[in-house]
This record gives sequence, C-alpha cells and structure tokens, in this order.
Amino acid sequence: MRAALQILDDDGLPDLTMRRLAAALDVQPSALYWHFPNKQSLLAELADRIVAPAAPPRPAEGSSSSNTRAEAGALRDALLAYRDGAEVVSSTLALGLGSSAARDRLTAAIIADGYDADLARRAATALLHFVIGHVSHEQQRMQYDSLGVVVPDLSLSPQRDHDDASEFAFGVDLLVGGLEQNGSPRSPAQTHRPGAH
Amino acid sequence: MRAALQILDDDGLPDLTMRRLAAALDVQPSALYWHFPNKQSLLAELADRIVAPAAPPRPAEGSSSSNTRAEAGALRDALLAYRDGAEVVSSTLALGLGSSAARDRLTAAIIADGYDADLARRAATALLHFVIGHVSHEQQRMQYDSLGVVVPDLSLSPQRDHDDASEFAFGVDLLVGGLEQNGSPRSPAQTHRPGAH
DNA sequence: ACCTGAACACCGTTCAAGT
DNA sequence: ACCTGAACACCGTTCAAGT
Repeated sequence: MRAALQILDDDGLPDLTMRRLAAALDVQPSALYWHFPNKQSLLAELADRIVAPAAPPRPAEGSSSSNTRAEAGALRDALLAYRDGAEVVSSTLALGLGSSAARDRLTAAIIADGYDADLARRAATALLHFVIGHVSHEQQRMQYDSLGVVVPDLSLSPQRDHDDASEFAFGVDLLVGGLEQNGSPRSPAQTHRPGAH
Repeated sequence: MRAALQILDDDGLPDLTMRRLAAALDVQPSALYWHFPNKQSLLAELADRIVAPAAPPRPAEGSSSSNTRAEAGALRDALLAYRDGAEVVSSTLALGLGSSAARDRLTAAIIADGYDADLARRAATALLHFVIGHVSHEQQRMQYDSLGVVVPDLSLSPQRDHDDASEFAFGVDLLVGGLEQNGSPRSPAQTHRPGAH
C-alpha cells in the first residue's frame, strides 16, 4: 500500500501497474497475487486509504448545514492529497467495493445538520457524485497543465477567474441550498415530487 | 464510428480496443492511425455522437426550471442509450476534448429558465458532474447485475425502493432547488457567499 | 507462508513499405 | 489516399514449482 501510494503520487494512476509496483518492491509481479486477488481489490484498498483522512473539523450543531459543507470540503481535500486520488476513488465507488466510507461520512454530516436519514442518504449520493466529478476534473486539468498540453479553453467563456475552490463551494452550495428548501431540518421525511414514482 | 459504437454497445468499453475495432473492420490495427491520431481522439468523437441526440423536448418559458430538468433528463437518456455511455463521456470530458456539447446544452437550458449566463455556466458544471456520476453508477451496476456479481448492498440501508430514475430526479431537484434560491430568475448576477473570494 | 519462473493472451502505437 | 507487416514496449493474470 505504501509503495502503491508512492507510485500513484509520483507518476499517476496510468503508471500504477502491477508490474511497476512489483518492481518497486523488488518482487516478481506474480508475488502480488498472493496478497491481492486482483488489481481492482488493490485499488479498492487504496481508495479507502485515500478517503480515510477525510475527517471533518468537528460536528457543530446549530449553524445551518455547516457539517455538510465541512465534510464535503474535507473529502475534497482528501482526494486532492494524492495525485489522481479522485479517479482512484471513482473507479472503485461503482463496484460497491470500498469507498462507501465517503458516502457514509457525507450522510452522517447531513443527518448531523438535522435532516431525515433517508433524505440524507440520497442527498449524500448526489453530493458525492458532484465532489468526485469536480475533483476528478480538477486533477485531470492539473495533469495536463503540468504536461504543457494546451487545453482548449471553452471558446466562448469570457472570464475564467473563478478558481477551483470557489467553483467547488458553489456546487456544494447549490446542493445544500436545495436540501434546505426541500426537506427543511427537523421536518419529517417528505418526497420531493409526490406522485412521481 | 459505427463499428466502434457497435462494439461498445455489444461488449462494453473494456472490449473496445483498437485491435478489436480493426478486426471488426477487416483491417490491420495500424490502419486506424491514418484516421485517428490515437485512441483518445477516437473516444472523444464517440462521446460527441453519444451526447448528440440529447435534444430536450422543446424550450418552454414560464414553468419554473422546466428546461433545466428536461435537458438533464435528455442527457441521462442519451448516456443510457449506449452501454458504458457515461464512462465514455466522462473519460473525454476532463481532457477538454469534445463533449463540451453536454455542458453547453445544460448551460443554455438554465439560461432559458431565466438565469444569468455566468451563474448558468457554473451550475451547468455542477449538474453535469452529477448527471455523469449518477448514470455512470447506474451503468456499472447494470454490468455487474448482468454478470451475476453479488454487489454487497449497503449494509445498513433498510429500504432500497427508490429506483434509479427517481433518485436521479431527486439529485436534479436538489441542484435546481439551490439554483432557485441562490440566484432567482431574472435577478442580476450575485455571488453565493460574499467575501469568500 | 510467501515467492519465482515462465508462460498466456492480450494491449496502444510507430513506421517503413506497399498499392 | 489508404493500408499492410512487422516490430516495440508494454499490460493483467495463472500456475506449477521452489524455499
């Protein structure tokens, strides 16, 4: 795991191959298959380690939706801490393998902000998709910037002064805003569009 | 492109290799490199074709945020129309290659619902991340379901009756709700958290 | 318990050469 | 203009065999 995180951070996810990892450990590639059934499970464990330090400052009651915002920010920080961190978590998230910790933590934060558990779970899913998508985008742009690739800036985009952090906060605010108006804190569970099913 | 979409839909993105595509066209793999500089650009063009039919029903003025909701739904449908469609678009989205059509169309829909252009662009980015993340998740679950893989259902999730469509609608509603309270239609541009930089 | 050696069945990409 | 042939430098994974 330590060696894998090293390779990931130094050279990126595409270079994190079983053969390269084996070489870093002075071992034959086949040796890794005694410790992990396959590459996917190795990545899943890596994802857990990346998400793990995403502990939010502290649970605070009262201030509106502050726990949710803090948790989203902490998760972003955790993903940004390793190169291609978002991509690693994204790849394992869909498999049901690992990284449910991220969703669980977001859910807990939303509940701590006073929302019903079922609503919280669904909102956490939406928030998680946004967070991973956004950070993934950030990191891929970083990679292309560092490679000197001229990424064609969106042709008709006049100002590009919103930096990543504020754009991230904007997205979180949209979701939190929707949350606050949909099921307001301490209200019973309520579906968003009655009769939609 | 036709052959590539065929392979994608029949066997999924992992099986869409240059060699397999060449074989389907009765051609040597190297022949493809006369038509495309590399695999990435081939995928980018594929992504454009997948997103293309995402035309929303019709622009309607008046009903609150209906254009945005319709466009998001149309985009979801387009991604679902091909196996691993979301993954294809996701992979090219970050590169700045192609698939800016999706963001542009979402932006246009939000503007049509009466929002300021700058706000619309940032909201479209957030919405796009959610849509792609959600559909990507849906499709990966499909793949594992069809393979008979027992995906460990979230341990402490009592009811799992919200189907994908309604969960998708819920996420869209959250973002649209946040949009409605943040910068209400026809109001001038306004930052979300003054002094946040 | 943990690893090696050797193989299997693949990849994307390049490039001289053909027609 | 469009393609072949042949190669380069890789992949993930399996499995008998070693210690």
